[in-house]
Parts: sequence; structure tokens; C-alpha cells
Amino acid sequence: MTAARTVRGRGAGRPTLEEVAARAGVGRGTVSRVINGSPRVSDRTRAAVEAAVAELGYVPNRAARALAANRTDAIALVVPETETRFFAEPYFSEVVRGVGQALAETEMQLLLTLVGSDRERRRLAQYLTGHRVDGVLLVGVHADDPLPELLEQLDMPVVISGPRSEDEPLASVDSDNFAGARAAVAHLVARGRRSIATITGPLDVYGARRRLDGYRAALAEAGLPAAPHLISPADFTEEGGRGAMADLLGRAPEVDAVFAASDVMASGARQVLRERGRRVPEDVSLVGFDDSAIARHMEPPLTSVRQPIEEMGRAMTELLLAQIAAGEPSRPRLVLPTELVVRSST
Amino acid sequence: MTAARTVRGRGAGRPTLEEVAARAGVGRGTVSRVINGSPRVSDRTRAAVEAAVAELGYVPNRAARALAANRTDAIALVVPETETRFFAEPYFSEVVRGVGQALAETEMQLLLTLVGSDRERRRLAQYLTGHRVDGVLLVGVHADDPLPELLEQLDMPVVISGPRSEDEPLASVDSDNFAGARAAVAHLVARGRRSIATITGPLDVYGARRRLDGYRAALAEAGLPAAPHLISPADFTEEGGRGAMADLLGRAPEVDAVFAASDVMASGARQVLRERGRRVPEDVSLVGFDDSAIARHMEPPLTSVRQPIEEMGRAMTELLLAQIAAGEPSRPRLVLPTELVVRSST
DNA sequence: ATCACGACTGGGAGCGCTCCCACCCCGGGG
DNA sequence: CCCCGGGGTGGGAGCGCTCCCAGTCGTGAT
Repeated sequence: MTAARTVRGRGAGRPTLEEVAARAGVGRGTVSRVINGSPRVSDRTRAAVEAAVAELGYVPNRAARALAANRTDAIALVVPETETRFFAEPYFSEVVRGVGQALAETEMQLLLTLVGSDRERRRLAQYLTGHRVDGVLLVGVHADDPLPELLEQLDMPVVISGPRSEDEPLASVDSDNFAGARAAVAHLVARGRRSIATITGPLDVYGARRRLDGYRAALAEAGLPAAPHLISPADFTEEGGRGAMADLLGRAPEVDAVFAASDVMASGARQVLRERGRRVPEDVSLVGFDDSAIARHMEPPLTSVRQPIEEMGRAMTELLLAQIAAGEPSRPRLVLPTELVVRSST
Repeated sequence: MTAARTVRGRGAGRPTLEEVAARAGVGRGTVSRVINGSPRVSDRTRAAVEAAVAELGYVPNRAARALAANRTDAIALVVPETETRFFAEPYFSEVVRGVGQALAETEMQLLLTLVGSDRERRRLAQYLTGHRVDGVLLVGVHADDPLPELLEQLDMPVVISGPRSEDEPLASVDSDNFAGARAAVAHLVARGRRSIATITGPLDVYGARRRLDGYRAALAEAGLPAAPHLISPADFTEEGGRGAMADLLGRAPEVDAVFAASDVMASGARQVLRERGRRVPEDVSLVGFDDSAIARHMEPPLTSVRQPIEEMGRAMTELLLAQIAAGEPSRPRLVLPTELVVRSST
């Protein structure tokens, strides 16, 4: 523990490019070229520089690099804290994990930005305007959130998880909500169910609409009617699921299967079914969506549609990095497959 | 120069300190003083500068500031990805939320760093050595993790969640595992249970040891024996909980209550109890720890010890910010209270 | 031998801030 | 009336990098 170090404070004493250059007997420019992998350096020189770097334990100063090169080597993951659906288990941790994986190979840093209040939202806007990140990953935005518009104006690279509509202008990665819902309902049909109801998410959410579309498609394919009284919209919450289930039971007592557009809502529905003496799966089959921990621990364990969330995080990041590398926003739209996980609730 | 600006693409055109100064008719130093809230500025000047800042929409360039001031205004949240216990629900999202809250009032950024492989761990070490953050929040480290040692050597501000031992040298924030466990077991005693077993976590984890201590204390206070055959160690996993429960049932068939040191293990135990025809809570009372989503959705809902995780995240951050502000590492040790959430499993 | 032309290389000129020293100006004491 | 001391202020000197423009060499062609 050197006294000098302590006195000079944190960050002092780290070798600089200049020192590496001196040590290697070359110029600053050459060291920079080696560090950044430029091909226009002779092998001999490169070796010398690399040796000096190793001996000195040189680590480039990020701030200096950012200032000089006008880039930050950082991306932001923006999470609206109010949107509990995305912040809640398991979305958040899995997305982060996927993002982390994609970033592991790069020099990029991940900035985590939670936006709660409107004040924080404004601050974020200012933030991004200040170009403190090279790109933005946006998860769980509401249809009426002004953030995407703002980002589009700034023309900063952005990837959004879950397009807000059929013609989302931003690059996006989504799971195949339509196919997932269709598979879930087809599975119920295969189990011999005939009065298949659905509890939907808020229909101003694109993904929720897609799940409803999938439900309808599967019924149509099976030649079953998609009677309006078998469709009950809720809000992705447990309480909403309870309400919707009670509703369905009142309107359609003959119901023998329910496709809930989220596990949490399925859990609410399950409670009501139990209260009303309907057995699962004997009387009513139940399918959820998300394949969360809740599904695995429900009684009986819940059949559910798994979304490849981690992979979505990875894909979003790769798309974003590609945009940043290309230097211009592109607008690809990726849809990842879902998978039906069958458990004993059906 | 104008052309050059355009060529530089994104990030060009943002007003600089210099431009604000010109606009306000003052010098750079003065603007800097206003921005940083120095008191040595006359009111008239301050007003003029603030007006110019507003008109130009000036946002300080973080990289330049970091370079000049040798600080980054960023802290890192380091999460070992392998430690599933902390990365898993609900820890991770809640900690992050708490951290976010504490940071909302400040200008600090949050860097999220997942360390999986040893290679990534080395990279992180280099990272921190490069002083790219002002401080580190370390969650879910194992007893044998070299990271804390490293950070201590760098004498960089650090706060750790969950001390690794009774004499943790680093600043730490923890929940009161001892009191939580004691309360849980006391509650079982109050319910009239007499053969109270426990499924512990890995005993090289300090928190797991503390929970076991709490279990013992409660039994001692109730004048009940803490027979060794009522203690079965596991590893915080569901499978571990299953094994430990099977074990207990073999060794102590008279068991009428189980305190599991995590909800996940309680869930495993619950499955075994069901398989063996033991009813919960009639035959065996069951208590978990964490009060996670699993607890709420178990059948019957699980009585569990709630930890104030979000608050822990907040406290950790506040401790860290204080350390950074003080310019020197301090070593406070904070223990936050737990709360027993009683449900129908007891 | 001369010339042109790549392949490499050195280092000046910033990037936008903070730090800090010098300076200005004004009131009060000698 | 001069000097001193502070509050207030301007701006030079970097912080450690990247960019890019001049070189400096060899080399093959002429």
C-alpha cells in the first residue's frame, strides 16, 4: 500500500497511453493503433507494445476515450418501474441475463435506468439527449409512452421489446404471442375441451391482442365458435384474473377450459375455480402464459406458454450492437418462437 | 469547424460550457461554478447563466467531466450470475429497485455488471482497477469469492449485501436472519408444535448459519431440545429441500413442524410431505424464508419470513454514496429487521 | 540511379470539462 | 490618501485519449 497512491487519491498512478508508448519506445498513435486492433502496425511493433501494456498493466481510460472519440461504449437498459409486468419476476432478471450474455464478448457497459415518475422520465430524456449512451434497450413500454417517440427523434439506436403495434417503427424483438396462444388453445382442443374461454390482457397492449388473435385462430381451426361471452379482458394481475374468471363462470357456466394470457391471471382464475368447487383439470383445464415460477409451483402445476425471455434479451442486444456498429438505425423486427410446457393443469 | 461537426455525426451540435459562457457573457469558470452549485457566484451572474443554460438546453458532457475531475459519477452493481439465489426472484429485481430509488435523487449512474465465468471475473477486476466507477455494490458473494478481497485492496468504496462472516471487514447491509428465524420458530412453538425440525441452507454461508442460530435460540427459549436429528442441511434449492425433508421424515417421523431456511426449500419439503400423506398444516406446520412469490402461491399459502430487500438495496446505496462523499471507506454494518408473514401453512 | 508509392510511424490538435491561479474591484482600516 | 483583504471572475493548463496529417522508410518500376 503505497503512501503516494493514497495521497494522490483514487485513480492516480494508473499508467497512461503516453507511458506505454515511452516504455515500448514508440509514439502514442502507434500504441493507440495496437490497442484498437488497427492492422496498420508491424508485427514487431505490435509485440513490443503488447509487452509494455502487459508489464505496466495498462487499462485504457474510458472517459478519455469517450471524450475523444465521441462515443461512450455503453448502452442503457431502460425499465419503466411502474410497469410491474416487466419489472416483475421473471422478466426482468432473465432479460438482464440475456443482455449480459450478449455484452460479455464486447467492451460495452450496461447502464440500468429505472424510470418511475414523470420527473425521472424527463431526466432520462435529458440524459439521452446528452448522448451519454450509444444506444438504448427499451423494455415494457406502454402504448402511450412518449419515450419511443423521443428516441426516434434523436435518431439514436433503439431496440424495443414487444412492438407497440403492428407497424412499430422501431427495431423490435418479440416472442410469438400469436403462435403461443394458438398452440395453447389447440392443446386444449386436443384434450377434448369444447367450451374454451380466455382471459386476455389489456387490449391496448399489442402482445395481449396477438394472444387473443391466436386464441381465435385455434378455435377457428378446430371449427369451434369464439363466442364473445367466452372472452373476458383483464389487466395481467392476479386480482384481474379472479374477476375475469368469476365473470366467465357467471356468463358461461359450461366452460370446460380457460386460456389465461398470463400465469398471474391464471393463478387468480385458479383461486376462483377452487372457491366455486371446480376441479382443475377434471372440470376445467387451465393454461397460462409466461411459464414463470408461479406456474411451476401452482397446485396443480400449470401448463403454460414459455417465452424465450433470456434469448430475447440477447437478441435485442445483438440488434442494438449491430445498429451502433452500422452507425445508422435500422428497423428489423424479430419474432422468437414460444413453447408450450404441458403440466398437470390440462 | 461547422462541417467537421456535421461529419462527426451524432452527438455533434450539443452546446458546450464555452457556448453557454459566451451566451451568458461570462467566463467558463463561472458557468462551471453555477452548474456545480458553488456559492461563490453573485446572484445576478447565476441567474444569467441559468437562463443561458435553459435557452441552449445545455447538458454537461459526462465524459469530459469524468476525465477532468477524475471521478465517474457511476457505481457498479456486481451480481455473480452463478449465484442463482441472489440472481433469482425476488432478490434481484427488488434490490435493483431499492438501488434505483436511492440513486434517483443523485446524478449517479448505475452500472450493472454480471460476472459469470472466471474470465469475466478477471475482466471485472481489471475494470475496477481502471477506476471506471466510484464505488461498488456487491450482492450475493460466496464465502470463497476473491472479489471482496480485491476490492478491499484497491481501497475502493464497497458495500456488500450479506456479510460473509461475523467479522466482515467490508461495509455491509443484512437482514436480521437470526431474529427472523427465531420469530418463525417461536411462532411454531406458539402454535403448539413440539417436534420442530429445520432445513438449513449451506452452513458455509453466514446468513444460513444465523438462521440456524435463530432456530436454536427459539427452541432454547421454549425449553425444547434442538436435537441434531431434527436439523437437516440443504443447499437452498427445491431438490435440496425435498431431500432434506425425506431425510427428516426418516430420522424423525414424529416431526410436527418444519422451518425451512428458504421458500424454495419449503416448496420442495411440501412436495415430499404431500407424497407421504402428511397434511399441511394439520399434521405438519411449515414455515419458509424470503416471502417470495412462491410462498404466496403455494398450496396452502406459506407462512414465511419477509426480508426488506428493497430497503436493503436502498440502504446499501446510501452507505456507498456516503463512503464516496467522505472520500474514504468506512465500515458500518447495518442489520434490517425481518417480519413474519403468517399464512395458512401454520 | 531515380522516382513514385505504399507501409508504418510520430505527434499536434483537439474533445469539454474541472482546477486553480491570477486578477479586478470595492470597502474599511491605517 | 494608500494599502489590504475578500468576494467574484476569467481563462490557462491540463485530464488521457482518438484522429489525422505529415513524415520516414523501404520497395519495385523506370
